[in-house]
Amino acid sequence: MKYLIVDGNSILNRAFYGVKPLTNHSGVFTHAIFGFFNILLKTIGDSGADSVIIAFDCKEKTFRHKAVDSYKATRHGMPEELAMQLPYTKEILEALGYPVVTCAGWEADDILGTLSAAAAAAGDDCVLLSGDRDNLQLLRDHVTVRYAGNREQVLYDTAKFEEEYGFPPINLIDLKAFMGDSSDNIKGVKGIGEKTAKDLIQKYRTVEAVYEALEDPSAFKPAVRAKLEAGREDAKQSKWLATIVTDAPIPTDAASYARKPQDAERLSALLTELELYKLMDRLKVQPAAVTPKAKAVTQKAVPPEQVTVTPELLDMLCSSETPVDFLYVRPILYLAWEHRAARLTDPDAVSRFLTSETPKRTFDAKPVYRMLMEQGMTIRNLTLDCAICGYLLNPSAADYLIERLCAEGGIPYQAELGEFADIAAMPALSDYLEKEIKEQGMEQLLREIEMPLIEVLADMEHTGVRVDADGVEQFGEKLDVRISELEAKIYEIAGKEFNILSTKQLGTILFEEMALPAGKKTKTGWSTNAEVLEGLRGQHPIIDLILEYRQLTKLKSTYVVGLLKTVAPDGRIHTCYRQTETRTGRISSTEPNMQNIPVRTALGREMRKFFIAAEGCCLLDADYSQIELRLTAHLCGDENMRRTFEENRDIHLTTAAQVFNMPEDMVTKEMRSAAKAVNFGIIYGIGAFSLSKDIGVSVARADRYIKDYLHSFPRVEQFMNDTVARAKESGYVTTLFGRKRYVPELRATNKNVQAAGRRIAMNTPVQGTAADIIKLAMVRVWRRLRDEVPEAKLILQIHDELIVEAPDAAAAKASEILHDEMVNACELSVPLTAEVQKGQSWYEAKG
DNA sequence: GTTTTCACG
DNA sequence: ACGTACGTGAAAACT
Repeated sequence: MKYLIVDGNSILNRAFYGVKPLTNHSGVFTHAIFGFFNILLKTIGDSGADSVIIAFDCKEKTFRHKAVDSYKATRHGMPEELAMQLPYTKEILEALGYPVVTCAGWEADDILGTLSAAAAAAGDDCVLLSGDRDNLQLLRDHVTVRYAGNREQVLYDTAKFEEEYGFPPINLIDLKAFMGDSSDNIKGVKGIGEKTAKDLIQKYRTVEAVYEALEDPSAFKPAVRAKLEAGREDAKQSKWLATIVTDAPIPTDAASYARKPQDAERLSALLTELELYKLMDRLKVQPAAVTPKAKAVTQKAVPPEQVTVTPELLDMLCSSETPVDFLYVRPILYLAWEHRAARLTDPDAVSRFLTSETPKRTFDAKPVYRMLMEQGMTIRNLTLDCAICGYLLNPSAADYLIERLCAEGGIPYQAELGEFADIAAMPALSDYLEKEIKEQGMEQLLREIEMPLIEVLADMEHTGVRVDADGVEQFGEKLDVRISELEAKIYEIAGKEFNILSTKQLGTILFEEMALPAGKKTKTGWSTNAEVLEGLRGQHPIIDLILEYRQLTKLKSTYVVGLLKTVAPDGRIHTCYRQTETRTGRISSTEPNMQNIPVRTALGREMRKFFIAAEGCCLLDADYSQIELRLTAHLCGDENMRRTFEENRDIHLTTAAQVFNMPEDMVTKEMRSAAKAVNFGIIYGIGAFSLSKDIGVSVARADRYIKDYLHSFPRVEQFMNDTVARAKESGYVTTLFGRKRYVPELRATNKNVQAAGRRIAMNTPVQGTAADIIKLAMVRVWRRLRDEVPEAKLILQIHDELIVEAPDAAAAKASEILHDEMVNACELSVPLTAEVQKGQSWYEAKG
């Protein structure tokens, strides 16, 4: 028999502080539960235990609280956010069938002590899982401890413990008797800290032995002797408090802890309520069909009638005035209407339906647009995309699956319908999401921006961008030559060959063998990132070589090799734009990411010479100038800022003049660039530390800059404060167009997490509104090009930049459309400006 | 699968 | 005492 006995409270506690805060829709925090079960399930797998027992503290005070009235008096109760997760955790454990053990008057520790002692006595192996080092005192033959640290578990047996501490596990209580433990309110002996206490225990082992030795007048230094004498009673009492009991009044026979059968229904209901879908996956549990809190009128789970599509029925479906829901799972089209469902496989019937005037609703329309575009067609009258709705309702969700959206909306999802399960759920889901979007004031955002954008993105992906693959290839060969040179030089200096890209190996070479001053550390070792290496520049010639090596290998692997892999047979790259990915409303780009093509260094920028226009065409590149700062000015209503933009002056220069309180012609380059960094900081939710790092001044100095800035632009500060206050109150922030983002971080107890929440709250309205505006501009540009210059195509978006490929003859017209639609996308108190440039390549067009 | 690094706005 | 700016995606190393 092998037991795994878990200290439930300490593991839940670890999970609470170790996992990012997360709540379900009704505000119940769930991250500790999630983390708890991740740790538990992993450990069950790793440990190979055949019996699992989870112990928890009992709510009532322990006997020992009463015995010593100051005991744990200073330990503040657990935060509400954690406390609310405890009953759920126990309930899920019970539904899983695991024995949950509590004992009135005793703590989880004591249960671990009692059960492990009993198991060891019976010759059974026992693994204790805890996030509290106190339990290490329980180590003995047959008993091991998995100590759950912040990142990973450390396995202890008696040998490992003795190696680390220099004395046997049981004497841990003597150590604590002297040094105390503030988290447990064990006071220990005043004046004796970790070091002295360790020395004492390594030499004498026990409290009793130390006091016996005190009889010998020459045994201790006078200072230590005095402290020991004064603390005699404290030491005894502390030892008693630190001792985990091994005879708590609980059963110790195996039969009492047999696992019960799993209660699948209860488990499903609990996890659905908590919206812990990943955990459901891991436990292979189906989401419950109806959530108890669903406010939508719960519809009966009547499976739709599955019908065959006759020619007459197809005519009806193609001329319906009420919406028809569809899902396209290549090559099958599933349809649902009026409690009926059907499938279509004939390609002509499929395209006839999709191009008909019938109002249509679907889930993830972009691939359907792509499919139709290949045949020169498009979807007509698409009124709703459920994936987009789910995203607008909560852009922070991990995914948008029909099944999960149903669970959230109280829509019955009948997995037993097999391939028809999704389509059967669609009509109710579409109704629900449409209603929810209206209630949350996001209908315009959906109708005028996100829905039309789907087709725009599909078209951009479909068109793609032309790549000079031979050019990229040759560029790669040039890089290789230099990479080999660098490699040889680095090996020579280091005196051996190693993997330069391995941070671990590089760290050993630099900081151990070459004894360079190690800067920051990461969780796993020394940091060797560019910032650290920059700081080491000049200390050793190898540093420059490594930095160049890093830059070149990055270019080669990500941008040469990576990019070439994605060039389609038509010689173009068709990136995938993701519309439900970012929490701020931006779109992202993958396979390849076209939004991070190098530009900041001269060598990297060379890459852009290989993104070229088709024969007889040119590229038009338009980017918004300082859109985020302009929006900050608009959103906060600061008159100084507004006027700067109105007069189209240099914002960084005027900011510098304001902050440094001097005329603009006395502002130096350094001052302007400091002001620029402050401006960025304002957008991101500023911190003095990061600003100081960014511009290389002291933290105090950076702090001064920020204060001066906020003093010069009081409306900015007020806007930021108001935004955070409102976010705290309502739980979310919004953009100018009503896009929402929940900020649960603001309700966290952890200070750092809360600070991050404030920055998110400050940044999202700005970044998100910029995203709204460029999306709107894209829709407007795309429509006008389609209608007026159809040979010109929108092909790329890089957050504040749009690229059009146009025939030379149409360049002027396309350029004008691009510019005008971007600038006039919306009316603000500050003007929007955009610069359009033309070139044969992206490099030229962004010169 | 996670961590580190680094490319972009 | 700790960690330290917002938002992304990809590659390589490591576990």
